[in-house]
Amino acid sequence: MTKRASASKSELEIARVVWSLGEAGVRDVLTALPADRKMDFSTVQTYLRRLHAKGYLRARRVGRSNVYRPAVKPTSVVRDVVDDLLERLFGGHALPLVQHLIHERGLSDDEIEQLQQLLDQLKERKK
Amino acid sequence: MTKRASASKSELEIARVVWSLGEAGVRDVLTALPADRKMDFSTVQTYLRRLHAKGYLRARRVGRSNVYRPAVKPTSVVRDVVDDLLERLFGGHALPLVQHLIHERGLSDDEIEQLQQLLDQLKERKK
DNA sequence: CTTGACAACGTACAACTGTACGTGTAGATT
DNA sequence: AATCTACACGTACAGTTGTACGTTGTCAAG
Repeated sequence: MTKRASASKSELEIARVVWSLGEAGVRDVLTALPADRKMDFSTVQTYLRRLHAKGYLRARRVGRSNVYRPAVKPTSVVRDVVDDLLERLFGGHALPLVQHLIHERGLSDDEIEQLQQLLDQLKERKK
Repeated sequence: MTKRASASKSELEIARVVWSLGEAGVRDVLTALPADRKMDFSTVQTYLRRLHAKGYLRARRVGRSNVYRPAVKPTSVVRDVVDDLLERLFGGHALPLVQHLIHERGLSDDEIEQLQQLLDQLKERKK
């Protein structure tokens, strides 16, 4: 396990866009960002450059542009980030975070339903 | 809503200890930290000082020591942090994070049971 | 009174973050 | 060809973070 420098909040935000697009250039990321997230082209460029330098993204040349794609499984990146949060804010226990989410963020009926299904599946499999 | 400077990961880690103790001095925090979390006395001191400066903790003098206690509700701090994470990594949706927690962190049978109870309560109240 | 222990407070400092500008250059447009 | 677009790449720069040392002053033990 090579120790990858951790990605900052904003970097992760950009990485997520790349993940969701599968592969993306600076412009793609910029236009895929939430409308209310104002960010300069060159700022996105910098984040992508840093993510590449840190080993989170692979870069490839397409014409005169750089196109980035994940270099490590998004899930594993998310896991590291979430684990860290869990460790520092919830003593390493996942349940309190789930509780927080349920109580403080009021899941919709729909989400509750989906969550229930998830639980059912889990219990099924555990049996 | 006064804009409070955000607390860093390590600062939050320290804040959490204070929250869990209710009120604490540097030494208290230091000894309450997980055994594997090696941190210098003065490092803890710095974090507490910064948390105070940022308005997260109130400080009071007891003898020659400073004792800190929450200045804002922990829950609201946690909410801000979690909301930010949600926004940047999960498009603002809580359920994907819950799913991540369930799948990637394998809740124990016990936790699943507790979660189920939580859900039941929710559904009850939603009626 | 002298010596230790312990804590406050100021200071340090390199690395990392957020955010962006300027310069150069390869295609597209006129 | 001259000009306009886009983008890459280097650079910048103040603020934040992680981590800790050194100085100073006080209470307690000898």
